[in-house]
Amino acid sequence: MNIMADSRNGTGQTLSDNDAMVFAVIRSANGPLSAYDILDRIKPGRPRIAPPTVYRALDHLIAGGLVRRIESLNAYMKADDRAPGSVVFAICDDCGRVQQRDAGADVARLTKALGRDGFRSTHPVVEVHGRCGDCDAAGGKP
Amino acid sequence: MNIMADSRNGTGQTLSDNDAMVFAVIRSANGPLSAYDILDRIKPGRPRIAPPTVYRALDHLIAGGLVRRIESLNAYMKADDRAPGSVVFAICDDCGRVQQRDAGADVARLTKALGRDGFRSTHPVVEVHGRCGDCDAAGGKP
DNA sequence: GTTGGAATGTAATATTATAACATATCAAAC
DNA sequence: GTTTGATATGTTATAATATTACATTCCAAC
Repeated sequence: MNIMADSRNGTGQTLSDNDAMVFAVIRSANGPLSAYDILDRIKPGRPRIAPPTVYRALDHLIAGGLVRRIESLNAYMKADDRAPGSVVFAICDDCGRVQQRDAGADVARLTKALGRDGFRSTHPVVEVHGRCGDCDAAGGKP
Repeated sequence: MNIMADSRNGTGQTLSDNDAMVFAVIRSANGPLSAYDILDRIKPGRPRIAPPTVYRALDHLIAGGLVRRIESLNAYMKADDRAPGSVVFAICDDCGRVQQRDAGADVARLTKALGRDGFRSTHPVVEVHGRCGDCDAAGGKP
């Protein structure tokens, strides 16, 4: 990792060139992006970039808590600072918008219940599909 | 759909040949299967079967409530009769075993909270990764 | 028996993700 | 300052998952 390549991002972490580049793309998006969406947005300035570079950066960013993966969309988005722990994604299947909400209390209940069966939870996935208020009011794709 | 091809499955539903075949494979498995796992198990007796056939059958079976998709595994398993509504999957990342538990109360809380933001929930995805009691006791892959 | 709609067959391709191995970079030990 | 070892990155190829598009078949309704 080149010293000159390191980049501050405002979260107290230092990122490599690649990681910072992927994070910049995700941060500037207004919704979830697939790994190949990210790839396509980087390619103009860096035509030889390949999938493993993006996936490695995503791994780093997810491990660092800057980015979250949405399993049911195979997509990635910036972690919402207001939901630093367990999160629930509210996914609008009409417009594609995704909101993040803290799910700490609900997840705690779930993991506690599973713990009674001897199950040790490590990573909860809570994603709710539906229709956001705006789309519901507009009645698009009814 | 050939009348002779219809098949009872004990759930009060009538399935086409294809759907029954896919369901039989899933029912006889002791864990989640990918669509291509299913394909591979059907192929010996039906070498020309292709992915769309399996995916169509999965769509039907999921719509009928007989099978569930596990988003974070890209895999499918028989719906547990004891969790007919909203379900939480407890996924052991060591041994791959998946258990289903009713998540009705927790999901109700979630959707109610999201509803206060105007979001109308249609399909909740609740999947918890971790380590099952057996693996935890055995300490494999610690 | 004709017609119209749903299901299925089939080939091709799109999308998402990883394997495998080479190369580069840098810090720490010597 | 060079060796070493660990981490990161580059590169090619391929694996794994899923869908599109269109042809064909099948059956029910008329």
